[in-house]
Amino acid sequence: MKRPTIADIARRAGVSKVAVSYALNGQPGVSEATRATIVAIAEEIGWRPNSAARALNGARARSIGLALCRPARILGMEPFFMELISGIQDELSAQSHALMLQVVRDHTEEIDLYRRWWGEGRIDGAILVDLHLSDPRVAVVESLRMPVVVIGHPSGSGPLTPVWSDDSAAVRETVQYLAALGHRRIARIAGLPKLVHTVLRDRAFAETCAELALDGHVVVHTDYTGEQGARATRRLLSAPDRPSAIVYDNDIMAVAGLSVAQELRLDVPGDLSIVAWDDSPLSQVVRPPLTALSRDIPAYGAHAARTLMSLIAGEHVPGFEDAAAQLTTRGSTGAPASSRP
Amino acid sequence: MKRPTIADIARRAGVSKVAVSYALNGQPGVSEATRATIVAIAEEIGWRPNSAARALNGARARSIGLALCRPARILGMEPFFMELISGIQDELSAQSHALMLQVVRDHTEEIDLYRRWWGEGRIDGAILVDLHLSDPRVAVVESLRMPVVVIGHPSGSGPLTPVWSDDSAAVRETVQYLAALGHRRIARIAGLPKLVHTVLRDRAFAETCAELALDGHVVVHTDYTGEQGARATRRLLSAPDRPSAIVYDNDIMAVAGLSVAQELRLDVPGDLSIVAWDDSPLSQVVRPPLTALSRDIPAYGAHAARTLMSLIAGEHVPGFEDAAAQLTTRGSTGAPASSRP
DNA sequence: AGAGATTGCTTAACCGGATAAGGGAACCTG
DNA sequence: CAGGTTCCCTTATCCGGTTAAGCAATCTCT
Repeated sequence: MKRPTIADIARRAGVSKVAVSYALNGQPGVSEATRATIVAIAEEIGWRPNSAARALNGARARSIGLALCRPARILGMEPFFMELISGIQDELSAQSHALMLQVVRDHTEEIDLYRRWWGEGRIDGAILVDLHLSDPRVAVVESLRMPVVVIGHPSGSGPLTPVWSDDSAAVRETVQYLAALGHRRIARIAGLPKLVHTVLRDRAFAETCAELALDGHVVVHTDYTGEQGARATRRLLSAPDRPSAIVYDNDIMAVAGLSVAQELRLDVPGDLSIVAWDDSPLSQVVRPPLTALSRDIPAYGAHAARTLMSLIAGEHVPGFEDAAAQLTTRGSTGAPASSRP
Repeated sequence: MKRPTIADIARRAGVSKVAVSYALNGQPGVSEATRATIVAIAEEIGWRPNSAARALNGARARSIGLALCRPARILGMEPFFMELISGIQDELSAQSHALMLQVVRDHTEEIDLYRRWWGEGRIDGAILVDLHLSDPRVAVVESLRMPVVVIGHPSGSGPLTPVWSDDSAAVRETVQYLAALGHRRIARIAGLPKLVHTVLRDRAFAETCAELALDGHVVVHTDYTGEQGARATRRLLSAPDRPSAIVYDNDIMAVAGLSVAQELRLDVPGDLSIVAWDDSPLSQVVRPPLTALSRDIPAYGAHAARTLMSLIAGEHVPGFEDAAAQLTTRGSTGAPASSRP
């Protein structure tokens, strides 16, 4: 009881394998009558093209690769990745491509993975995330001549095709908004300092604070966990010149920070305003709900996937700039108590 | 500049393709000297076996499938799935298998997907999650004769191999703990009522409440979002005979519930005790930190993957019962104020 | 030393499709 | 009615590996 092949269909239809191949692929070379017979038999016996056999004829693998390089517990807490994956797949499945996903420990392992996947013909291309400064992956995938889309700013993607959103603009908007509310001391609790987008956000933050002549612009780097977010918040709020607003690089740290503030009997937003990066349901269920930088992450993923499909199809694509994150104001931000009448 | 094949190696080594195949697969039939030469050449030119060609010879696809059937926003908020995936992959990559992941809209689409993946020889097996009552997927994958592991209780997995943990025991432990603290009115804010594990938890909840002769055991079903969790909590707490403890089916709803309680100026745990199902960093960053039912979810996934690998290898595996969730008590639970001296 | 076994390689065939080239019959054209 | 097209289907070959079977040369045993 093996799975049926075109040879089985050919036998039953009394024609050659080739006629079947033509018929099932909509190629000319068979009469409509024969084609109908063949298609009917194929459906009846439940034939599916063997993807391996197709791939062997130089066809594409019809799947793309994605490697995630963060520990399980952190990945779990980051709605970003699941939403991104979901968006990628919306686009992929529309073009009946599959996604090969792997969680890796480090870049060495990730690079090995790409070599293997590409070398074995398992994937037609890949999406790179979490770009680092002078990222070793860029040169390697470039040398593999594998179609790749980098989710991240062009400044770090080298010769690879980037899909990005303007984080600097979002940072600027946020700081300007807080300054307009009357905040003079704004801190930023950031993610991993090695990531390109962290650096870009840091820079935009420092620049905007300088432009507006704010009093200080402390930046603390963390690993994105609520724990480190809480610790950093505690330290900032215990200092003599504590900030009146903190911008967090993700929502889990923002929620942790909110808890710390409440623990210290600080009023949010009276004593402390809080802004979260990347809006998620989480931001809305806490009290007060968090002002957040919202993006349509599934759409972001879909754009990356679409760009990759174009690359795979051989088109030349310069890259794609997605919409910048929008500041969604909620209860966690307001004028600082000190500036009130 | 195509990728090198064993024919290229054969040419350079001055032997036949077959000798190369034997040499590279550790098969007998070539001298050690020849083998060394061939291996050296293979490494030099960076040869990788073409997975399609291998698969065509009846070999396995060396990948397994996983379909997730929840909207992007909910998936993103559920640390469960990312941790599960991460655990599955730890086991898979140890056996150099890949994971094909797809987010689907409904069971029909999921079933189509399995037919396609299996029919095309893309996967060697699959892991089924979120089992429903009288789930149509069970019969279909059974008829496909595809190796499948179901993550869920044996009562719903039919003839398929289950990997599960004893949710009933966890519910019982929780209710007994709350009753011991003095709670008489305990409510449960549950997930989707169609899911098998929801039904099992509901039943265990009702039974334990009855055994302990508690006053009421309200159960509200939701879609796992913080929104619905908040709304359900608000309704429960506004009722005349409001519960003194609520057990939530996930942590995002528990956090939402906590916020609602604080909004209503209720003291947690004095006026309301809160228990979350599935511990995540989130439970620990809010104030008070949430008492939660903790499981090692990556390990759960790894067990499922290992069981599936055994099935694929043709072994007969009865199933695997993982450890039940452990109650981790934190600040969100305590004796109800009414029962205090 | 001759029969038999072992070693080390070969050729041939196969997996399930795609594709190039070929060929017979019908049909059209001048 | 020869010659050219078109239609519809065939045979042959290929993709990159695996596997079975064959066959010299060498080794082993009596």
